[in-house]
Amino acid sequence: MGALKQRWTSEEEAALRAGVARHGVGNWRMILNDPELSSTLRYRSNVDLKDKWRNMNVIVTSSSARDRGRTSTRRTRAAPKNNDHSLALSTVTSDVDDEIVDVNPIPIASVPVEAWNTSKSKKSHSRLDNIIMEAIKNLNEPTGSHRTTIANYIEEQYWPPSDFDHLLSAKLKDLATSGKLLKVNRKYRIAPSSPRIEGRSPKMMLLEDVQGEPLKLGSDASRTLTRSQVDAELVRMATMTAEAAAAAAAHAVAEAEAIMAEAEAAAREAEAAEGEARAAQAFAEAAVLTLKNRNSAKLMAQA
DNA sequence: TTAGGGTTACAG
DNA sequence: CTGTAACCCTAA
Repeated sequence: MGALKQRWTSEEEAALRAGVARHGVGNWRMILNDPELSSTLRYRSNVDLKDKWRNMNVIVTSSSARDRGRTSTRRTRAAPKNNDHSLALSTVTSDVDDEIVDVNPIPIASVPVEAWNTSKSKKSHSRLDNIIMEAIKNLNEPTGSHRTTIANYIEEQYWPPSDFDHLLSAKLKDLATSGKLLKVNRKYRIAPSSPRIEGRSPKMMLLEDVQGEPLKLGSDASRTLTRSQVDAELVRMATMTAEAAAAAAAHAVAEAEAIMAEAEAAAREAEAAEGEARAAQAFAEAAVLTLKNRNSAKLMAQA
Protein backbone atom coordinates (compact mmCIF):
# COMPACT_ATOMS: atom_id res chain seq x y z
CA MET A 1 0.00 0.00 0.00
CA GLY A 2 1.00 3.55 0.02
CA ALA A 3 3.89 2.87 2.26
CA LEU A 4 4.99 6.41 1.96
CA LYS A 5 6.25 8.33 4.94
CA GLN A 6 3.32 10.11 6.34
CA ARG A 7 4.62 13.32 7.77
CA TRP A 8 2.93 14.79 10.77
CA THR A 9 0.75 17.76 10.18
CA SER A 10 0.67 20.62 12.60
CA GLU A 11 -2.84 19.64 13.56
CA GLU A 12 -1.66 16.23 14.52
CA GLU A 13 1.22 17.65 16.48
CA ALA A 14 -1.13 19.97 18.25
CA ALA A 15 -3.39 17.08 19.08
CA LEU A 16 -0.47 15.16 20.45
CA ARG A 17 0.65 18.06 22.58
CA ALA A 18 -2.81 18.58 23.87
CA GLY A 19 -3.13 14.90 24.56
CA VAL A 20 0.10 14.78 26.49
CA ALA A 21 -0.95 17.82 28.42
CA ARG A 22 -4.21 16.18 29.28
CA HIS A 23 -3.23 12.60 29.94
CA GLY A 24 0.46 12.77 30.60
CA VAL A 25 3.43 11.35 28.76
CA GLY A 26 3.22 7.68 28.00
CA ASN A 27 -0.52 7.25 28.02
CA TRP A 28 -0.65 7.05 24.29
CA ARG A 29 -3.68 4.89 24.11
CA MET A 30 -5.57 7.15 26.44
CA ILE A 31 -4.69 10.03 24.17
CA LEU A 32 -5.95 8.12 21.18
CA ASN A 33 -9.15 7.40 22.99
CA ASP A 34 -9.75 11.01 23.80
CA PRO A 35 -12.84 11.89 21.80
CA GLU A 36 -11.52 15.34 21.01
CA LEU A 37 -8.24 14.05 19.70
CA SER A 38 -9.17 10.76 18.11
CA SER A 39 -10.50 12.43 15.01
CA THR A 40 -7.28 14.22 14.25
CA LEU A 41 -5.12 11.31 15.24
CA ARG A 42 -7.18 8.63 13.62
CA TYR A 43 -4.40 7.65 11.23
CA ARG A 44 -1.80 7.33 13.97
CA SER A 45 -1.14 4.43 16.23
CA ASN A 46 -0.09 4.61 19.83
CA VAL A 47 3.40 3.73 18.73
CA ASP A 48 3.35 6.54 16.24
CA LEU A 49 2.43 8.90 19.02
CA LYS A 50 5.24 7.65 21.15
CA ASP A 51 7.78 7.98 18.37
CA LYS A 52 6.61 11.39 17.37
CA TRP A 53 6.76 12.61 20.92
CA ARG A 54 10.27 11.30 21.16
CA ASN A 55 11.26 13.08 17.99
CA MET A 56 9.83 16.37 19.12
CA ASN A 57 11.63 16.17 22.40
CA VAL A 58 14.89 15.14 20.85
CA ILE A 59 14.82 18.31 18.88
CA VAL A 60 14.35 20.41 21.95
CA THR A 61 16.98 18.74 24.06
CA SER A 62 19.65 18.71 21.43
CA SER A 63 19.31 22.08 19.83
CA SER A 64 17.98 24.67 22.19
CA ALA A 65 17.90 23.30 25.68
CA ARG A 66 21.55 22.62 25.45
CA ASP A 67 22.92 25.82 26.90
CA ARG A 68 20.49 27.99 28.74
CA GLY A 69 17.44 26.05 29.60
CA ARG A 70 15.93 29.17 31.04
CA THR A 71 13.70 29.55 28.05
CA SER A 72 10.43 29.40 29.86
CA THR A 73 11.09 31.65 32.76
CA ARG A 74 8.12 33.72 31.92
CA ARG A 75 4.57 33.50 33.02
CA THR A 76 5.66 33.55 36.58
CA ARG A 77 2.67 35.06 38.28
CA ALA A 78 2.64 34.60 42.01
CA ALA A 79 -0.36 32.42 41.56
CA PRO A 80 -1.22 29.26 43.42
CA LYS A 81 0.90 26.27 42.60
CA ASN A 82 -1.81 25.00 40.45
CA ASN A 83 -1.26 24.13 36.85
CA ASP A 84 -3.84 25.34 34.47
CA HIS A 85 -4.43 22.71 31.91
CA SER A 86 -7.06 24.28 29.82
CA LEU A 87 -5.52 23.34 26.53
CA ALA A 88 -2.01 22.34 25.88
CA LEU A 89 -1.06 25.07 28.21
CA SER A 90 0.59 22.86 30.70
CA THR A 91 2.82 21.72 27.93
CA VAL A 92 3.68 25.26 27.21
CA THR A 93 4.68 26.05 30.70
CA SER A 94 6.43 22.93 31.70
CA ASP A 95 8.14 20.90 29.08
CA VAL A 96 9.80 23.44 26.92
CA ASP A 97 13.19 23.05 28.43
CA ASP A 98 12.84 19.96 30.45
CA GLU A 99 13.78 16.49 29.45
CA ILE A 100 11.53 14.96 32.00
CA VAL A 101 8.24 16.37 31.00
CA ASP A 102 5.18 16.68 33.10
CA VAL A 103 4.25 13.53 34.84
CA ASN A 104 0.69 14.17 35.74
CA PRO A 105 -1.36 11.29 34.47
CA ILE A 106 -4.48 12.97 35.70
CA PRO A 107 -4.36 16.70 35.92
CA ILE A 108 -5.66 16.89 39.42
CA ALA A 109 -4.73 20.07 41.11
CA SER A 110 -5.15 20.39 44.78
CA VAL A 111 -6.43 23.84 45.28
CA PRO A 112 -6.04 25.29 48.71
CA VAL A 113 -9.38 26.02 50.21
CA GLU A 114 -8.58 29.66 50.67
CA ALA A 115 -8.24 30.02 46.95
CA TRP A 116 -11.86 29.13 46.54
CA ASN A 117 -12.96 31.82 48.84
CA THR A 118 -15.25 34.14 47.03
CA SER A 119 -15.81 36.65 49.75
CA LYS A 120 -13.08 39.02 48.75
CA SER A 121 -13.55 38.58 45.07
CA LYS A 122 -12.18 41.50 43.17
CA LYS A 123 -15.34 41.92 41.21
CA SER A 124 -13.64 40.89 38.01
CA HIS A 125 -11.54 37.76 38.28
CA SER A 126 -11.54 35.29 41.04
CA ARG A 127 -10.08 31.87 41.02
CA LEU A 128 -13.43 30.24 40.74
CA ASP A 129 -14.41 32.50 37.88
CA ASN A 130 -11.53 31.30 35.83
CA ILE A 131 -12.21 27.71 36.66
CA ILE A 132 -15.80 28.07 35.61
CA MET A 133 -14.87 29.71 32.37
CA GLU A 134 -12.33 27.05 31.69
CA ALA A 135 -14.80 24.33 32.49
CA ILE A 136 -17.39 25.69 30.09
CA LYS A 137 -14.80 26.21 27.47
CA ASN A 138 -13.44 22.72 27.72
CA LEU A 139 -16.82 21.12 27.96
CA ASN A 140 -17.29 22.71 24.63
CA GLU A 141 -20.97 22.23 24.34
CA PRO A 142 -22.31 24.29 21.47
CA THR A 143 -25.49 25.22 23.24
CA GLY A 144 -23.92 25.74 26.61
CA SER A 145 -23.51 23.59 29.67
CA HIS A 146 -25.79 22.86 32.55
CA ARG A 147 -24.76 23.77 36.02
CA THR A 148 -24.56 20.13 36.99
CA THR A 149 -22.33 19.37 34.04
CA ILE A 150 -20.05 22.20 34.97
CA ALA A 151 -19.97 21.08 38.56
CA ASN A 152 -19.17 17.58 37.48
CA TYR A 153 -16.32 18.72 35.31
CA ILE A 154 -14.81 20.88 38.00
CA GLU A 155 -15.07 18.14 40.54
CA GLU A 156 -13.12 15.87 38.28
CA GLN A 157 -10.38 18.37 37.69
CA TYR A 158 -10.04 19.91 41.09
CA TRP A 159 -10.90 19.19 44.64
CA PRO A 160 -13.50 21.69 45.45
CA PRO A 161 -14.57 22.29 49.02
CA SER A 162 -17.76 20.76 50.27
CA ASP A 163 -19.82 23.87 49.87
CA PHE A 164 -18.64 24.12 46.32
CA ASP A 165 -22.01 23.52 44.78
CA HIS A 166 -23.41 26.46 46.60
CA LEU A 167 -20.51 28.60 45.54
CA LEU A 168 -20.86 27.51 41.98
CA SER A 169 -24.51 28.41 41.80
CA ALA A 170 -23.83 31.81 43.20
CA LYS A 171 -20.94 32.38 40.87
CA LEU A 172 -22.83 31.27 37.83
CA LYS A 173 -25.63 33.60 38.64
CA ASP A 174 -23.16 36.33 39.24
CA LEU A 175 -21.34 35.75 35.99
CA ALA A 176 -24.59 35.61 34.10
CA THR A 177 -25.85 38.88 35.45
CA SER A 178 -22.54 40.57 34.95
CA GLY A 179 -22.64 39.52 31.34
CA LYS A 180 -19.61 37.28 31.30
CA LEU A 181 -21.76 34.26 30.79
CA LEU A 182 -24.88 33.82 28.78
CA LYS A 183 -27.66 31.78 30.22
CA VAL A 184 -29.83 30.14 27.65
CA ASN A 185 -32.36 27.51 28.60
CA ARG A 186 -30.68 26.70 31.87
CA LYS A 187 -27.41 26.36 30.07
CA TYR A 188 -24.39 28.56 30.42
CA ARG A 189 -21.92 29.51 27.78
CA ILE A 190 -19.17 32.04 27.40
CA ALA A 191 -20.47 35.49 26.68
CA PRO A 192 -19.61 36.76 23.23
CA SER A 193 -17.80 39.83 24.38
CA SER A 194 -14.16 39.86 25.17
CA PRO A 195 -11.78 42.77 24.93
CA ARG A 196 -9.17 42.26 22.31
CA ILE A 197 -5.56 43.15 22.36
CA GLU A 198 -4.42 44.70 19.16
CA GLY A 199 -1.39 46.05 17.44
CA ARG A 200 0.92 43.40 18.75
CA SER A 201 2.67 40.55 17.14
CA PRO A 202 0.73 37.34 17.28
CA LYS A 203 3.48 35.78 19.24
CA MET A 204 3.13 38.26 21.99
CA MET A 205 -0.58 37.95 22.20
CA LEU A 206 -0.40 34.26 22.40
CA LEU A 207 1.98 34.42 25.25
CA GLU A 208 0.14 37.06 27.13
CA ASP A 209 -3.04 35.86 28.63
CA VAL A 210 -3.43 32.50 30.07
CA GLN A 211 -6.13 33.16 32.53
CA GLY A 212 -8.54 35.33 30.69
CA GLU A 213 -9.50 33.97 27.35
CA PRO A 214 -7.31 31.18 26.04
CA LEU A 215 -8.77 31.37 22.61
CA LYS A 216 -8.17 34.99 22.04
CA LEU A 217 -6.33 34.95 18.77
CA GLY A 218 -5.90 38.56 18.03
CA SER A 219 -6.68 40.91 15.27
CA ASP A 220 -10.14 39.68 14.53
CA ALA A 221 -11.01 43.25 15.19
CA SER A 222 -9.75 43.97 11.73
CA ARG A 223 -12.25 41.61 10.26
CA THR A 224 -15.81 42.51 9.57
CA LEU A 225 -17.29 39.65 11.43
CA THR A 226 -15.69 38.97 14.74
CA ARG A 227 -15.75 35.88 16.80
CA SER A 228 -18.00 37.68 19.17
CA GLN A 229 -20.61 37.94 16.51
CA VAL A 230 -20.21 34.35 15.61
CA ASP A 231 -20.85 33.43 19.18
CA ALA A 232 -23.85 35.66 19.27
CA GLU A 233 -25.20 33.83 16.30
CA LEU A 234 -24.67 30.57 18.01
CA VAL A 235 -26.79 31.70 20.85
CA ARG A 236 -29.50 32.73 18.52
CA MET A 237 -29.38 29.37 16.84
CA ALA A 238 -30.90 27.90 19.95
CA THR A 239 -34.19 29.51 19.08
CA MET A 240 -33.99 29.30 15.32
CA THR A 241 -35.56 27.08 12.77
CA ALA A 242 -33.44 24.32 11.38
CA GLU A 243 -32.77 26.11 8.14
CA ALA A 244 -31.79 29.35 9.74
CA ALA A 245 -29.59 27.51 12.17
CA ALA A 246 -27.88 25.67 9.36
CA ALA A 247 -27.13 28.90 7.60
CA ALA A 248 -25.81 30.45 10.75
CA ALA A 249 -23.68 27.42 11.43
CA ALA A 250 -22.18 27.58 7.99
CA HIS A 251 -21.37 31.16 8.59
CA ALA A 252 -19.81 30.41 11.92
CA VAL A 253 -17.74 27.63 10.47
CA ALA A 254 -16.44 29.86 7.73
CA GLU A 255 -15.43 32.39 10.28
CA ALA A 256 -13.72 29.84 12.44
CA GLU A 257 -11.86 28.71 9.39
CA ALA A 258 -10.44 32.17 8.94
CA ILE A 259 -9.36 32.28 12.54
CA MET A 260 -7.77 28.92 12.16
CA ALA A 261 -5.78 30.10 9.20
CA GLU A 262 -4.63 32.99 11.27
CA ALA A 263 -3.59 30.78 14.10
CA GLU A 264 -1.67 28.66 11.70
CA ALA A 265 0.15 31.68 10.42
CA ALA A 266 0.98 32.61 13.96
CA ALA A 267 2.28 29.16 14.55
CA ARG A 268 4.46 29.38 11.50
CA GLU A 269 5.84 32.67 12.59
CA ALA A 270 6.58 31.32 15.99
CA GLU A 271 8.40 28.44 14.44
CA ALA A 272 11.06 30.70 13.12
CA ALA A 273 12.03 31.96 16.53
CA GLU A 274 13.40 30.09 19.49
CA GLY A 275 12.55 29.38 23.06
CA GLU A 276 9.33 30.96 24.13
CA ALA A 277 8.26 31.18 20.56
CA ARG A 278 8.02 27.46 20.75
CA ALA A 279 5.51 27.83 23.47
CA ALA A 280 3.57 30.24 21.35
CA GLN A 281 3.55 27.76 18.56
CA ALA A 282 2.28 25.03 20.75
CA PHE A 283 -0.42 27.29 21.98
CA ALA A 284 -1.45 28.35 18.54
CA GLU A 285 -1.62 24.78 17.41
CA ALA A 286 -3.73 23.84 20.32
CA ALA A 287 -6.00 26.73 19.54
CA VAL A 288 -6.36 25.54 16.01
CA LEU A 289 -7.26 22.13 17.22
CA THR A 290 -9.82 23.45 19.61
CA LEU A 291 -11.43 25.53 16.96
CA LYS A 292 -11.63 22.54 14.73
CA ASN A 293 -13.37 20.55 17.34
CA ARG A 294 -15.69 23.40 17.94
CA ASN A 295 -16.54 23.29 14.32
CA SER A 296 -17.54 19.70 14.49
CA ALA A 297 -19.65 20.41 17.49
CA LYS A 298 -21.34 23.26 15.77
CA LEU A 299 -22.11 21.21 12.72
CA MET A 300 -23.58 18.48 14.80
CA ALA A 301 -25.71 20.90 16.69
CA GLN A 302 -27.56 21.82 13.61
CA ALA A 303 -28.14 18.31 12.41
C1' DT B 1 0.98 -1.46 25.47
C1' DT B 2 4.98 0.90 26.20
C1' DA B 3 10.02 2.13 26.01
C1' DG B 4 13.91 1.91 23.68
C1' DG B 5 16.97 0.35 20.05
C1' DG B 6 17.28 -0.15 15.28
C1' DT B 7 16.09 0.63 10.31
C1' DT B 8 14.43 2.91 6.21
C1' DA B 9 13.07 7.04 3.57
C1' DC B 10 13.88 11.61 2.55
C1' DA B 11 16.05 16.35 2.42
C1' DG B 12 20.07 19.20 2.41
C1' DC C 1 27.21 11.56 2.68
C1' DT C 2 24.90 13.19 6.85
C1' DG C 3 21.10 14.41 9.77
C1' DT C 4 16.37 14.02 10.67
C1' DA C 5 11.77 12.09 10.77
C1' DA C 6 8.77 8.20 10.24
C1' DC C 7 8.54 3.56 10.80
C1' DC C 8 9.75 -1.28 12.61
C1' DC C 9 11.15 -4.86 16.11
C1' DT C 10 11.20 -6.65 20.54
C1' DA C 11 11.79 -7.10 25.54
C1' DA C 12 9.34 -6.26 29.59
